[in-house]
Amino acid sequence: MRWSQTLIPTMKENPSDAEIPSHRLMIRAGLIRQLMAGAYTYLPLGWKSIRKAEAIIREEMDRAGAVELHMPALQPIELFERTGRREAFGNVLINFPIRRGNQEGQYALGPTHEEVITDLVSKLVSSYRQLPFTMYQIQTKFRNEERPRFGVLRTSEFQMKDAYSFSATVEQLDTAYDAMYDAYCRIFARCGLEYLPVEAESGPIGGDASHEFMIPSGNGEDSIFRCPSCQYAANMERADTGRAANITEVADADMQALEEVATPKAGTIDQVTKSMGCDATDLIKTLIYDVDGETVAVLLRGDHEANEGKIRRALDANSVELADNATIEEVTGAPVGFAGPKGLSIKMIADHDVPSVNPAVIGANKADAHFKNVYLGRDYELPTDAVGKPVTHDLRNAEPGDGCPKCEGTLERVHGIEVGHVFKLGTKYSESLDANFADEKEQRHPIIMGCYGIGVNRIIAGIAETRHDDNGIDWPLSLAPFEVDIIPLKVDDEEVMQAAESLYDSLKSQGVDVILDDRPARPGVKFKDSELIGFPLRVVIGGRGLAEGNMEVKWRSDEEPTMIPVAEVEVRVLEMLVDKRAEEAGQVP
RNA sequence: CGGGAUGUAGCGCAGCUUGGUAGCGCGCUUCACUGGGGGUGAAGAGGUCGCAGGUUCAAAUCCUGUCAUCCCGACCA
Repeated sequence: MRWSQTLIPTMKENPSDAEIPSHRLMIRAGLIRQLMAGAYTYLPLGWKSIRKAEAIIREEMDRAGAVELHMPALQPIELFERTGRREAFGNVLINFPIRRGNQEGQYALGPTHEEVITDLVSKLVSSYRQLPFTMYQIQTKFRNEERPRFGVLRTSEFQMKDAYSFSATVEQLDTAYDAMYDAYCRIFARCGLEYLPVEAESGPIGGDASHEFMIPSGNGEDSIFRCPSCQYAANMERADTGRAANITEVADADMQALEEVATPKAGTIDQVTKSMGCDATDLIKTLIYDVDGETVAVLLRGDHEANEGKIRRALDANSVELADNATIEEVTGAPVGFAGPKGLSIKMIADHDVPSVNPAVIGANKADAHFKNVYLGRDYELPTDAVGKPVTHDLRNAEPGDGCPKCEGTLERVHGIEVGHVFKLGTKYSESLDANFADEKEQRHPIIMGCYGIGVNRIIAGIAETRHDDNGIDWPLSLAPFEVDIIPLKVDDEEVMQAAESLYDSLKSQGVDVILDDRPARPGVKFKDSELIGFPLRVVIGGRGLAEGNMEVKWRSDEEPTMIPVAEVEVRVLEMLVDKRAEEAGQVP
């Protein structure tokens, strides 16, 4: 490509709306432009990189045995009603009526394609002999994000590779899952990303059923907990905090008298600690939940955050949500904010750390009052096991400093950008959409599914976010919009231009992805743009070099260029690219 | 949806407090010089100051409403 024939609107200054590096750099390098909140045009350079990422994804999907298909983005709303996801997605699902003749139907733009593909498979598969298989597609997905942000990291329209596996047995599912997991590792490695597979919410299958692929980055939206001493890494919803009750024993003789303290209008942890001059860690907070219709009190240390997924698992429940105010007032006899375990008659479960708050400050189940010097056993009870120890659960979000569940280490928190997710779905969709198969005994079963997604745009944004310096983006060769940037320093110098054209033609004919900066601009402008966009290999051709019979070749990461005799440049560039590709391939597991 | 901020030329910004001919830098056009790290000089083009209403002789500036974008939070199958 000749620079003069494409559109590369680079910018010297930072756009005022862009804050994080990936957003700033992608705009400044002329990769993207914004249309509106959460919607970006990919300009020629940005789209080239997207296409390169897609090509890598396709190669690895094919290699892992998945087959590509293409489904409509426009989908009948009825499918989402059958799986219950019209309600689950809520406002995120973009849907609208369309009139055709005198018929009006409601349609959705696919936020993902479980419904469509399961419906398809339900019509085409009837026997275990047709299973297993995995299919994938790459297409635009639509989600009405309540708050698009971080430039291209969170948009309402994005390229997604979504794959779905269909199996007759759990073993087949495990095989498909492992194949996708391995493919993802290869994909992200080939894309030059530092990635971290983390355990994620496991859903109905349980166990090791879901992993998110994260790019560790300070600007990532997700919190990841990982252990520096072992391989354990999990997202915040999933990370285990401990396995046993943490009990502070207090002898009866040392217990201080229970005391009721007036705490007017102090209904939050913050207000109570201020009002009573204590720490959040001295409090036990009592959250009233509606769990499958039953009202349950959940006890946590004051500074901890409830994790509804863990509560759901601990109680083996389907739905967990905070009770409404009326229920709370009825159960506790006090307005919201003054609940406490003393004298509470509903079912109670406590986090592992609750018995360590001894004595504790708790709500008095009475407006504007709390108790202090509250002791487990004396003032309130928890369920106990056979030997009388309190039974507690892991009910809260992990925090930095929590013990690693796998070893003796301590968890640390890092932020990450989620670029991929692999998930053992089980039979949720096959059951609701009647995708069944007959086994060898003519027994009908729902097909066991897995789903596997990659956010293609996030791969590109992840590169810009994590691989850049003061001058611009540092692309891996595999994704760079062009591999080689040829810079003739003076385009009206015939000798220079002829040498540049000749090298350009021969590299192009050898399959090198090369751009010729044929703009009549000053050298400084071309150098700056080259580094801002981040072309990996740069060849500079100037009168001075040519007079000595040389061209100058430099990797973006090199400090100094290498002078290479004109006659050898083509061969050397080809060699350098081969070596670099091999080097990058060496990172792939 | 709650909180905060910003809308003036393609981009970055000043002007607004105290109403009175719309400005600066970059970029763009033409010419000359220059020619290895975002050049110099000269001459130009380009803006109904987000939009609507109001106050006023007069509004970028004051008032009301509205829209858009960004940030924090809530939400995120």
